[in-house]
Amino acid sequence: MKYSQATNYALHTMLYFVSLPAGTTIGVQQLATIQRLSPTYLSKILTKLVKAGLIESTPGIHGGYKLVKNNADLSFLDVIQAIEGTATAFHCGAGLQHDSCLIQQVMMDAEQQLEEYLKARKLVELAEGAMPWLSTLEDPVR
Amino acid sequence: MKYSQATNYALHTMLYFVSLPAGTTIGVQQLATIQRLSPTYLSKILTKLVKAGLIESTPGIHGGYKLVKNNADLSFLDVIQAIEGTATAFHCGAGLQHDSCLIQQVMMDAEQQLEEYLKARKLVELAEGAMPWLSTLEDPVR
DNA sequence: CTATTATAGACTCATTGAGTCTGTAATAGC
DNA sequence: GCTATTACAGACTCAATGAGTCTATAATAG
Repeated sequence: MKYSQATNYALHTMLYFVSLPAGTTIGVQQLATIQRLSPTYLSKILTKLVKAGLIESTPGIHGGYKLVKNNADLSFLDVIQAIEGTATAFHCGAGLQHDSCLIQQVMMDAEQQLEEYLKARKLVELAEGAMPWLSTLEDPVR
Repeated sequence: MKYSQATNYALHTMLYFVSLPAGTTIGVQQLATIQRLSPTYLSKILTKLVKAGLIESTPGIHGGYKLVKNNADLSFLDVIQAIEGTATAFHCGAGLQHDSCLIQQVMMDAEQQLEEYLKARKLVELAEGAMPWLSTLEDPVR
């Protein structure tokens, strides 16, 4: 029962996007050096975020990634589900009945509670606060 | 982000214990045949439940497992944490600071929400309802 | 002493996470 | 149209973990 490391990176990356001036485009190279991980690996994470519709990408010499639009509504759940998927965390599978299992029902209710909380928490809440790990690094915008 | 299969078995087993007459002792052999899985594997799960203090075991010819005492307070969270452990599902680890990460804070809050819900849901709620997969099998109590 | 039960640990196998490497497609500027 | 720069896709490696088996040991009742 653990979140993947990719979710961690995705959240930090998206929080960085939100803290940026609106409409800023930034490449994977800079994002990777900021977070101190390989560009190709971060690229795969960013591609998932693109496919989820959270950011958009443009190739080419002045390309990169930028936030798609609505910073204010961007929730933790959006980012997490973009990486982890939307499958349920618990699957009964005892015998044959996946539907009639009462335990399954409770677990799905619990997961629903969790998702509603994560949907209510927006990234922009933290954007104005602080990104302390940023000040210790070189300026990402050249 | 998935619960282990062992948690599934543990929940079904504990629900079975709760639905039993109070103080009933039952061996791993019968529990295993009911759920159609190997006794040795289920044994490891039961041992975890013992160490968590949810059930108690007595070896010997008339031994087996039985519920420790308080059916009414036995929550989903108790069983889940007995198997999955109590470690947090999200761990920041960006750079060096595990404590000052705002994302980490939110994720821990979310997990807290989930745990409180799972703590409020008791197994006894389902005990009187139905265990439909039981009626399709032979009588577990010989 | 023996049968029955729980417990522990080593072991196998398949899956998944995490990350790298290489190549391909698309875009801007010349 | 050529080139540099970027995103994208897929194959690949490595380690860790889940899932389950097997064997041996300890404890209890008769």
